[in-house]
Amino acid sequence: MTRIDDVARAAGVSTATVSRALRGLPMVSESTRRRVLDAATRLGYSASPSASRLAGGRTGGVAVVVPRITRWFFSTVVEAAEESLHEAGYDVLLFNLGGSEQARLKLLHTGALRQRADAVMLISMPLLAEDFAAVSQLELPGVTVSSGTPVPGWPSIRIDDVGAARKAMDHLIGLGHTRIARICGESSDELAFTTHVDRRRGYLEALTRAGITPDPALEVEGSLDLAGGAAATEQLLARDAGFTAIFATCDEAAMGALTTLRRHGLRVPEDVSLVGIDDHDLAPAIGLTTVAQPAAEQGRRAVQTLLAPAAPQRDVLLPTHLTVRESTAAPARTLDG
Amino acid sequence: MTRIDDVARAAGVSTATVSRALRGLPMVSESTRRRVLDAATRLGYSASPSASRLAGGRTGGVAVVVPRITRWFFSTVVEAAEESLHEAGYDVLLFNLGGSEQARLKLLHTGALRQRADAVMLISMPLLAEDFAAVSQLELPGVTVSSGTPVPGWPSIRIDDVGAARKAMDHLIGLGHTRIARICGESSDELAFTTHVDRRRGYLEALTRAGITPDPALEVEGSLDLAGGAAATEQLLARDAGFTAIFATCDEAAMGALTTLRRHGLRVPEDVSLVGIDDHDLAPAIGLTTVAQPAAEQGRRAVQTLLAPAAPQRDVLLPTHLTVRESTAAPARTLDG
DNA sequence: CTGAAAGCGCTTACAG
DNA sequence: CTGAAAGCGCTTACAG
Repeated sequence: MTRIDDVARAAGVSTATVSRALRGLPMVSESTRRRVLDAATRLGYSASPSASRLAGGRTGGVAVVVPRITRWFFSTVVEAAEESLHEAGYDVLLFNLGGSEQARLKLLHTGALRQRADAVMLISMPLLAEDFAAVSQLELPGVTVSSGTPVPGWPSIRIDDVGAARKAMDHLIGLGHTRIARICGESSDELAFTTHVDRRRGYLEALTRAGITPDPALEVEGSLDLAGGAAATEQLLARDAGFTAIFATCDEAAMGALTTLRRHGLRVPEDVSLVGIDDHDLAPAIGLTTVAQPAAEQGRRAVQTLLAPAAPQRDVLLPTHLTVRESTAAPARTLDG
Repeated sequence: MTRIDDVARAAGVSTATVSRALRGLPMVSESTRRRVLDAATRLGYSASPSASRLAGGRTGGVAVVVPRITRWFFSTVVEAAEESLHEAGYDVLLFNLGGSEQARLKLLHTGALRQRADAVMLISMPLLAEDFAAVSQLELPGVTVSSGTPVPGWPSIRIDDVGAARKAMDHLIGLGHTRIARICGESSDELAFTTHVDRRRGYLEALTRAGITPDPALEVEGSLDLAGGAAATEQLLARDAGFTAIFATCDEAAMGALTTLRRHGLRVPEDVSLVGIDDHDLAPAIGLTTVAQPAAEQGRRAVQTLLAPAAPQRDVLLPTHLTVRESTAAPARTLDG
């Protein structure tokens, strides 16, 4: 390992000057800087992160926290954020909570994070009342993505969830559907994760505006993934409430619904229309109509906001748009359960 | 921030003893250890990673390198590896190469990695001849997952790709297919990434064993993802070579094929049978027949092997199995192009 | 614009 | 089993 002293000696300057020159600080003459850069390159020098961190107080890392990296939205946000962060010279520390309450507590309620990251990016993290205190004690800059419970003082990047849900619903209503089920999203959850609450609100608002009375029998809660969508649809069918369309809170839930419908011999869209939110990579493969949200863009904007020197925009809402494919059609016959 | 001195003072011992006690080293009496632990807990102390790293020489991090975190296999491996690594007390440094040659070079051919990680996990990383030298100069322990080009001295975790491809093919052949196309996998690639080469070999072997002469017109190269599968299938149809089944090198390519087939009004399996390799989360949603591989298990085993104190098994082959769903059936009519 | 020196907060021989 | 002291490799005031 070549150290800073080696470079200093080779360039004929002090270590302080090497440090300044390499980090591009002002107060170094161009000729000196060039000599230092040359020596560093020649010796293949790169500063020890541990030493820099200890001496400088910065860790050079950003913690990226997701519920489940295996889900489309999260992996897409992380991929975009990772690229931006590495470009800016940061290490990316990945934390995949995986639904483990223990992992969540350890991360949030421990000094661990503050000592390993310069900033935090919380993606779709529901926070409890006591978490807010812990998060501010981190004394770290942060940003939330797609989080309905923004942290005071942190900017947030997200979409208008009420509006996105309304777009999906208006499409179904426009096709003539009146018995529209809603699956997934734990809106009764004490975490009050507004993504779920907002999408449900959009669902209810669209119905009401169209003069359709919401029917609680058409709503089934469940987790926002394949299994959740499959199970919710199973329940829905068991209720025999009569529906011609399903509004799934996200595309993966819609795909889960598809699995269950397929198992019951129901065709989409002939028997049931199906719409989601996301525009998952695989949505085209299954012809899923959905409301597209810019996931990668949210990751990039989050990093940008985090690293912005000036006062960043505090609450960024990115646009969504309806993408019609083959999973929706006019109802063939209305099953009034 | 409470530091080690604070704990030492509170416990009435030296910092050396605090250090030993907290890290569970021997040579500390039980009573002393207890006192130190108490003090540390009371003060909410946790050691500064930067300082530990600088003094101890360990970084406490493991670099996890993937081509694209948005693809099923990679996110699934990473999720499992992340859990195991955090359990073992390591930080997870994520590197998503995203096909950027620049990112790849920077990572492999720079001292950067050695100074930030104690070990490296390379997932499906094709390596060039010059990369091997760079990787060994890292002087870091490592492991490869699903990599056909194992690094000398590093253990590798993977599946038998030849065998997996044969299982898929034998299923199609057993159904009566003789005109079976193969899509995706750049086997001519100079990287000689054996995953592709091996799966192709399985394809050819299965044909030959069944007495079917391979037809080059039925093979289309392409990237192992949705877009690649869609484009390859488009090409395949344009060739008009006559086929009744498609063997896709991975499930995402199969899903891409599905998109194209759908666009051309072809039904699966009535017009074309389709089989992949992976058992992607969404395979059930689209009824895809596939050869399942244990992705999460590969992530866990990789970490286990990396952290194993004793001599680890050098080359671990995990089992695969055919999972029949609705995308395959006997050919209705053979289109002999 | 540049350098000498202290200090960041730990761990690790070395003694005892 | 425990402690005093050096050292890990940088960065940062402080001087000049």
